[in-house]
Amino acid sequence: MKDVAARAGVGLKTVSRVVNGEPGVTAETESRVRSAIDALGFRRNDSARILRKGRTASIGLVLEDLADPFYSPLSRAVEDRARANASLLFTGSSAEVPEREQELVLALCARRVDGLVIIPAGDDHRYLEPELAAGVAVVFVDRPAGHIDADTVLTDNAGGSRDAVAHLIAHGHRRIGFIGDQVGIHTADERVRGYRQAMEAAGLPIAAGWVSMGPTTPERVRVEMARMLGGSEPVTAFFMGNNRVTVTAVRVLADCPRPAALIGFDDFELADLLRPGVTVVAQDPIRLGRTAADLLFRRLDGADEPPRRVELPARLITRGSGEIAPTVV
Amino acid sequence: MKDVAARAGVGLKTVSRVVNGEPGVTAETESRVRSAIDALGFRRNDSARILRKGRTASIGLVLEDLADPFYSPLSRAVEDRARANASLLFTGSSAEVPEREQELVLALCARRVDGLVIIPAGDDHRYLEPELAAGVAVVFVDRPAGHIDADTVLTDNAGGSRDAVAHLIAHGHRRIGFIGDQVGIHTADERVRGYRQAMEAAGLPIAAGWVSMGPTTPERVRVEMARMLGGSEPVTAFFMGNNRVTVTAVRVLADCPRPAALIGFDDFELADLLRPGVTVVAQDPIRLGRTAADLLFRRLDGADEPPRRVELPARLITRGSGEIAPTVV
DNA sequence: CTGAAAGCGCTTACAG
DNA sequence: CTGAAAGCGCTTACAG
Repeated sequence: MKDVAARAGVGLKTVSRVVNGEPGVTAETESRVRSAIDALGFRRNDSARILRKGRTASIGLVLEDLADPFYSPLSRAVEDRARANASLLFTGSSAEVPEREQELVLALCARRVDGLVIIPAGDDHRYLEPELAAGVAVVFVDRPAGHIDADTVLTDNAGGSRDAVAHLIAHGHRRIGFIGDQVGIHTADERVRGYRQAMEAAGLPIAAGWVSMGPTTPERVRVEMARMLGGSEPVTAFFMGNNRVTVTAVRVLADCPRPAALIGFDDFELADLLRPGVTVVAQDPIRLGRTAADLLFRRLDGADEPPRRVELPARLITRGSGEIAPTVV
Repeated sequence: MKDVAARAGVGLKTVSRVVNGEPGVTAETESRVRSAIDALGFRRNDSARILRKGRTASIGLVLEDLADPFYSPLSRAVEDRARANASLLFTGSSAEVPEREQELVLALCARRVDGLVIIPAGDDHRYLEPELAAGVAVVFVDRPAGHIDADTVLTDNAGGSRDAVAHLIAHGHRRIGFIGDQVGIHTADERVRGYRQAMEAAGLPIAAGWVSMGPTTPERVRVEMARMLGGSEPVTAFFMGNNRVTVTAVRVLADCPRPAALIGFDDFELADLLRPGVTVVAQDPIRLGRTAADLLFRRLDGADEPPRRVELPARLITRGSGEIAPTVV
């Protein structure tokens, strides 16, 4: 910039004015500056600009896994909102490791992102207190923050699960198995809670072996399904706690001689093309992302209101697998 | 930092040393600085740091659509490599609009990212010349750059397509339809080229109506498939130019009285669970992303070699739909 | 309409 | 072991 000013024979401020399209420069001066810019291949350094101005016009998105089909539309929605607000987007995956989440979040704060959308891996976010105090806007999505008060956007996981299990019960099922993610993950806990509520509301007992929480690996899901389908009181229906588990369940049931009903939490592509089509409780990841980003930019626009907690509904989509009647054993 | 120095009664440089873990500070001084840091809630501003140092320790990834299941594993691979190289990652979607690609790329350059991984939407990248001259490292993935010499990582689209079509021919098909993406998109052009090569190699003519290029909307694909399946010389097999088209094709064929063989370019989740399983030519998006990022960081580590063009193989995965014999009409 | 000075928050190069 | 000065590339607040 100094070089440009020297070459054009003007002051630094005049170059700045031209580069930023500010008024108060004669056409003649401007063209002289422009040719100097071209001749020198000058490109404004936005980092320096940012250092002087308050905002960095960038936000960060920290999620569990960028490649997860549930999170990628959410990311895209956040990105679209960032773009609409003239912000650039940093993204990073925590891989469900709390330390990694924290490391990423703090690295982004050190870059002075204006705000953060976080899908938390950890359950203690007190490490964010100094950042919040310093004015960084933060919105949590999909799961709530731990020990800190911040905007949060969630799906009604328990409600969606209740609907799913009530649907199975309405179709005649009495012995329903649930296989979910690890205890401690908020969504996993909420979904098993909804399952229990629906069973209780229908006056149905839950046998000891019908609930299984743990890693969503195909191996574990296969073992647990085989166990629940065997024995003297086999389940006649499954409610699956997330899309990874559901996909494995579809594979298992495809090879299973006795049909069992199946409802999965989270929709997935081609669920309607399988035979039978897979009935699911669908979240709306795009709306989750959009809502979170909107909340964030409201804060950045100066909204001074207490943290909000938004809960979006989940929707039952019937496609066949959840409407299979119980097999009489 | 100034405040911290004042409070601890030391010089600026000493604070800097403590914050960066540099040697040459007594334990006693260090602890005084640390308590000042805690008391004041000091957080280092990496933007200022970056302004002084050369590198920003950030790279940018510009792709077509963050939510596309083909690109999300690629993104994740780039992200993993960025992390391994202590870099943060900016992501942005061009939505296949060249102007948007350019806008994003230049915004990232203005932030002085160290390098860029680009899945190009446009076919003229001369706008990058000043950036390259200024030392920004750039790697193109999935599609080549236009009018500029840079590292490029591609899949052997024509080769994969030849294999697919040869496979259909080996299974007895003579009339094979191809539905692909818009003419001008490099991958689309290469795939149709492979199709033509395979037909020619087998001495088979290609009727006028057997090749259709255009938007990958379900509506268009349905219309074109119906057209190719009708008439006096209906096709007995389809080769589909990308995953979007393939998915629609599966839907159409599910309702089709006369079975037709199908091979799709690009793998997709659950392809094996459909009946019949969908035979595909699979790219390796993770390897594409990883290779591109590795090339980028080689440059950033100072590798001074002419631009490379890496071509990764595509792999035929047979699952049933591509092994259906032609129906005798 | 135009520009010189001070400063954003750090680091580099140097001197004590 | 420690610190004062200069500077990274820009903008803000002011004066001409």
